[in-house]
Amino acid sequence: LGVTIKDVAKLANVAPSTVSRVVANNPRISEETKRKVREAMDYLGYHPNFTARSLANRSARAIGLVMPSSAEKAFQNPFFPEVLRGISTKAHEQEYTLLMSTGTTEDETYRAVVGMVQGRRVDGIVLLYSRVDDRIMNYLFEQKFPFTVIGKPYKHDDQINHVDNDNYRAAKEVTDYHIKNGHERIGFVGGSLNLVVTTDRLLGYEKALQNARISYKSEYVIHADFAVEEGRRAVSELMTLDAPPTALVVTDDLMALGVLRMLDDMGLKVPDDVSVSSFNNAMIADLSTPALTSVDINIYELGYQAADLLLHSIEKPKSSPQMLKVKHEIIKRQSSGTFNEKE
Amino acid sequence: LGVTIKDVAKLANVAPSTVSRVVANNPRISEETKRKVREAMDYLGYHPNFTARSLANRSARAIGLVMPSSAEKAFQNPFFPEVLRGISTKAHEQEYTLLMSTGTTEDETYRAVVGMVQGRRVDGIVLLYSRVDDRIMNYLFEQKFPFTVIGKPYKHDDQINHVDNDNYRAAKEVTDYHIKNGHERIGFVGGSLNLVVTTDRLLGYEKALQNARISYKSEYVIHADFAVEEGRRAVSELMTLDAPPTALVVTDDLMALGVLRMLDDMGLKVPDDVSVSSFNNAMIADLSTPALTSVDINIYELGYQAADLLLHSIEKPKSSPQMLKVKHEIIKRQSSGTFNEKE
DNA sequence: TTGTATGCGTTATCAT
DNA sequence: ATGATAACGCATACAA
Repeated sequence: LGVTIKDVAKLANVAPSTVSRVVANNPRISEETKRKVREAMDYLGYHPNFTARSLANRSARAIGLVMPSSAEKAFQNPFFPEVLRGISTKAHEQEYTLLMSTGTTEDETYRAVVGMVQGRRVDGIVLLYSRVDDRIMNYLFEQKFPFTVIGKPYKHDDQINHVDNDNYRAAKEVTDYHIKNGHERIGFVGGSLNLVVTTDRLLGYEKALQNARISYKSEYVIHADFAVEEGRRAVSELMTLDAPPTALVVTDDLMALGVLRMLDDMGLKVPDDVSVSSFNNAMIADLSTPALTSVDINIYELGYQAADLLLHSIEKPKSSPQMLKVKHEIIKRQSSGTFNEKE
Repeated sequence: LGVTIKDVAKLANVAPSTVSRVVANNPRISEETKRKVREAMDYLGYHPNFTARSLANRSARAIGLVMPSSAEKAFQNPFFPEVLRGISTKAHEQEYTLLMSTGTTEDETYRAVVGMVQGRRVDGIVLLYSRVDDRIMNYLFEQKFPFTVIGKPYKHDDQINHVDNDNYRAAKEVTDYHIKNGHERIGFVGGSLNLVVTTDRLLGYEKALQNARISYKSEYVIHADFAVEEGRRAVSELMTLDAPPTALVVTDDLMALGVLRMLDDMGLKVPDDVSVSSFNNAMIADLSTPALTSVDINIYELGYQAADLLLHSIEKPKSSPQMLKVKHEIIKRQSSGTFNEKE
């Protein structure tokens, strides 16, 4: 414990720099001395001090994770574990570790990020969300610090690394699907309008209606947080309208579960009275009763690719920004009525 | 970017050490110079380099998280996000960040931990599980490195910081509950026997049977992983016995969901044909159909307290090891038949 | 192929 | 109350 490169050097009768080179497996060191030095290392139980190395190196081999400020809630949503799994896998492949910023308010999170960046605790950052006019994103952009966004940046999206789904198309497709199933009164239960993903999906929803010459009704559109309770609330609003929707496009599984629950409480049958579709296709979508039709957005892949992009731009900082679209797929289950498409 | 303490010193006409003191808000610096220095800091946009500080300080203000080697699977289970939420909250309160070790095999994880520890990347570690004869735990113990275990250490449990539930009692209580409901053929579907939590719960289960003079049958006890598929498998084994159980003590919500699914596939009604209880009381327990009776083990609290214990032993290394029991509660729902206890 | 010297950005120990 | 200087442990340009 506390054995340094110097101790090893002394024991092996070489200079500290030589030991350093052996650790780095520098080819210009003779096999002979490598052996000797490694022996000494083993004997003393030497392990390089990562902090010192980072300082000399100016690299931390760590990437920072920024969750929405309401991380409290975020952790409840299966999206995050899954995206983390993807990021973690890629990071592991390249021997990077993950540093999670903690912060409850937006301001705290912002300062935590500034601390990470200026303090050189991380070599790059993955933003796990994309908000309209996000302070943290603006900061990273101005600093030209390596980062990737999961989702589509609100602006400068051609200059910022990001990986996203084609949310416009996905929402359009799932709305089309309801229309094909004969629905004309279709509701939309989306996340906060501050999230870019919400506006993208809303546009897709609108486009599908427009194509089918169904007029858009603002009272059919609800914005809420990604949580079970919020899904309930949305339903209680929608279903007390004069002409309540017969199908619902919900943009999150957790919300959708709340939707199902509330519909059940109100005595409405899914899919007979109301068809429901959702996004994310988390495990719970398959396990719920009735099973949820949900758009699989390949969350793991989003995370994995985001990390990949980031690591690229860390290793060669001059490379131009990359964008990636991850594919989606509607997984049809009971909640939307038909398993096979009608013509 | 890249502005150091020296730049600030120069601009403010003081020595670097003075700037350092101002940053630390050392009381023996005059308010006058503090003001002057802070002005310079603001003007230059100075932020302390965390790595350099760590090196000089010999403290990283980070705590390492060690997941089971199969982190891949672990992330699927709601247990981890929730325990992480607890840890994260406490860490945040004390301005520590979280470093996640990545590693797919046991050996990789071990080396990742050694790297964290010897490399002084973290000041302490939270072990998110407790296995029989765990190599990592042994290592940390021998190194006398600050760490906390969530769960009960296999040995030296009086010398190791840990926070745990009274799993023996919890399992006994939930088994008693089934017995009170009139069941005599009670199955046990637990996790791997390598996990201490499994043996604790198994003992509680056995004790309850013994008290009720019900003989223990080894064919009623199944060990599986914490996953939906494994729950299915367990049921298919148990329900093909000559005298299949009429009640099941399952030790994980995810497994329990698999159990429900398989029972349904086999045409068995819950709770009419089979009563099911579970552990963890994750959100899915409440949302499943039928809703799962589940032992709430206060996962968030486990995480929060584990971090608290750890931070204590980091700040004063000489303090004696602490143990903490977090309380549990059986949340009765439909899957176990009766909402109110019989007498 | 290996050693020497210096820097990485702070903090801490002396002085003054 | 402040300054000079030496750690902290490693990497690297330059020498040899």
